[in-house]
Amino acid sequence: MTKVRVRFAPSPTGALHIGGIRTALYNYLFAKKHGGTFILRIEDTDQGRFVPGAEEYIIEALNWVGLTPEEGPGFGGEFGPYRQSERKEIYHKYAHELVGLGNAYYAFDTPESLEALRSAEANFTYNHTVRDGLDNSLNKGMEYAEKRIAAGDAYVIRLKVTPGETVHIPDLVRGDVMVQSSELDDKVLLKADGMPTYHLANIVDDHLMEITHVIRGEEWLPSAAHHVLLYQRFGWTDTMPKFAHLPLILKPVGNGKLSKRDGAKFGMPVFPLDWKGQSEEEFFQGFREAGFIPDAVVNFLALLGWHPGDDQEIFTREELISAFSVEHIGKSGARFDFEKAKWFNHKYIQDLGDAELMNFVKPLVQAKGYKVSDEYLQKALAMMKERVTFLSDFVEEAYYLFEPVRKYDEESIAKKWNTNLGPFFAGLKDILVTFEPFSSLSLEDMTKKMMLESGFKPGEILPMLRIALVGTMKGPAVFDTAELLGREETISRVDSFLQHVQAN
RNA sequence: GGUCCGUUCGUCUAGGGGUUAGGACACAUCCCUUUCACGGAUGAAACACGGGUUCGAUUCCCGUACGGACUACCA
Repeated sequence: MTKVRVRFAPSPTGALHIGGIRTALYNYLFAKKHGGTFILRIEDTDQGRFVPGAEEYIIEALNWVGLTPEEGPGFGGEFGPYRQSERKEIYHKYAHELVGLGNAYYAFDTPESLEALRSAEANFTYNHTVRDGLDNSLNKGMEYAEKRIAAGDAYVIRLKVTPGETVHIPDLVRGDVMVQSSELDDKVLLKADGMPTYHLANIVDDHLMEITHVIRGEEWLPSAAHHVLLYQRFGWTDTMPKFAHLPLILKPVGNGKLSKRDGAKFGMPVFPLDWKGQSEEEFFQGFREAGFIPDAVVNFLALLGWHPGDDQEIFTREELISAFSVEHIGKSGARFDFEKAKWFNHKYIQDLGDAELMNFVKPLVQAKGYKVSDEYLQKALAMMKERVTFLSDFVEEAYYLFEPVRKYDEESIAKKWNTNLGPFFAGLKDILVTFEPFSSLSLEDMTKKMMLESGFKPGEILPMLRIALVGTMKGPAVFDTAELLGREETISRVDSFLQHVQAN
C-alpha cells in the first residue's frame, strides 16, 4: 500500500478563514490517522491577487491550531518547491506536452474579445461547440499558432474537451459523481502571463508530489470533472488521488456560505487570527484574539461536518486522530454555530489544568499591566474558570481580582443598603485588621457569628459585602474572594465601599 | 438560465425497512447555592412534500419543492 500523502493548498489572497482551517484539519487528521504526510502547498498562481503577509498568516494560523505541515515552504520536503509561483517551468512543460499529445491547444482570443462574446450571448462558454469559430490552433492550424507565438503574440493553452464521454469522479464523501463531457468547457490551463490556472497546477503538483487523497471544499466539485479529465489526458489515471469534497460552512443565519464579512455582521470571529488589511474595513478579528483556546477551536471545527459515530463531544487531539474517518464526513452544509464554539471554549477552560491555563492567561494579565504572583494568578484562575467563556474574561469580567472596584452595582445597593448596616460593616472592618487566620473558612465563620449576634440575616449582609469587594453581584464565593484579595485589600475595599455608600 | 451537490429537533448531528427516532449546543422549569456560575434532574423540540417498491418506509427508487456550490486567462 502506498503511503498516504495529503496536501492543504491555500491561496495567499488574504486571511485564511475558518473553513480553510477545517479543511486543513481534516487533511491533517486523515494523514495522522493513516501514518501519512501532511503537506502545505501555496497556490500563488494569480499574481493579481497576491496579498503580502498572507502566506505568513497561513503558517502562523496553522501553527496556532497545531496543524504544522511536515512538508511545505519553510518546512522542508523532497517534493519542492512548494510555492507554485516557483514551479512555473514545470507547468509550462506539462502544458506543452499536453498540446503535443493533441489534448490541448493554443488560443489567441483576448480576454476582451471573450468578454464581448459573453455580453453578446448570455450563456457563452468556450467549448467544443464554439471553438472552431474562434482564434486557436485547433481552428487555424499548428503552423499559424507557431508563427504567432514566434511573433510574440500572447496565447493561452486550453484543454481540448471531447464531447460524448461520461466522466466519473470517485468521491469518498458523495460516491460516484458523473458529468457528461459535453457539458464541460475548454478550460484555460496556462494563462497568457505564463502562469498555470488552478486546474493545471493542482493536477501537475498532486501528481508530482504523489498526493494520494485530495480533501478540499465542495466548491471544487463542479470543476473536479476537468481534473479527472486532465489525469486521463496525461495518462496518470493509475495514480489519480481519491477525492473527498467537504460540505460547506454556512452563515449562522440566512443563506449562503460563511464569508469574511459575516464576522463583523454577527459579532464573532470567522478567522483564526486577527487580520489587519489596508483599511479599517479590512480588519477581521481572530479566534485567538477573541480569547479562544486552539484545541477548543479544533474540537469545534472537527465536529462541524464530521461525526465520530458515537456520542462523544470532547476529544483530545489523539482521540480525534484515531476516531477520524472520511466515511463519517457529512454531505450537507453545516451552519456556523458560534454558541457551540463558545461552549467548547468554556468547557476547555474548565477542564484545563491551572498551570496550563496560566500559560494562556498570563500574557493577558501582563498586557493589562497587572503585577501579580504566579501563585495569586493561579488561585484567581481556579476561582473563575467555571464562570468564563473567553480567556479574556479573566481580565475583563474578573478585573476586580487584579485592581480595585471600578464601578458598584448601584441597583443592588439601592435595593439592599440601609444605614443600619453602617455600624456592622465598620465593626467588621475593625475585626479584619487583626483577625487570624485570614482564610475563607474562618472569615465566613466569624462573619456569621457577627450576624447572629447583631441580628442581621445573611441576605442583608452578604450581598453588600460582595458588592463592597467586587462591585457586582456575580463572581466567586465572597469569602474565597476575600482570602485571595488578602487582608489589606479587603479592608481597603470595605472602606471605599463605606465611603461610597455614605456619600450618597 | 445551465451543470453538479444536498434536505432528521432552532443549530451541529446519530440512526436506518418494523426504534418510545438517540446525543450535544441553545431554550424552559426545578434541585444545589443566601451571588453568578458549575453540577444534577426534567421538559419542549425533527425525519421537506408527492408518488412508487414493500406486509411495513423516516430509511430504497422516481419526481416536486426548497437550499447551496459552480458557471474567469480567481483559487
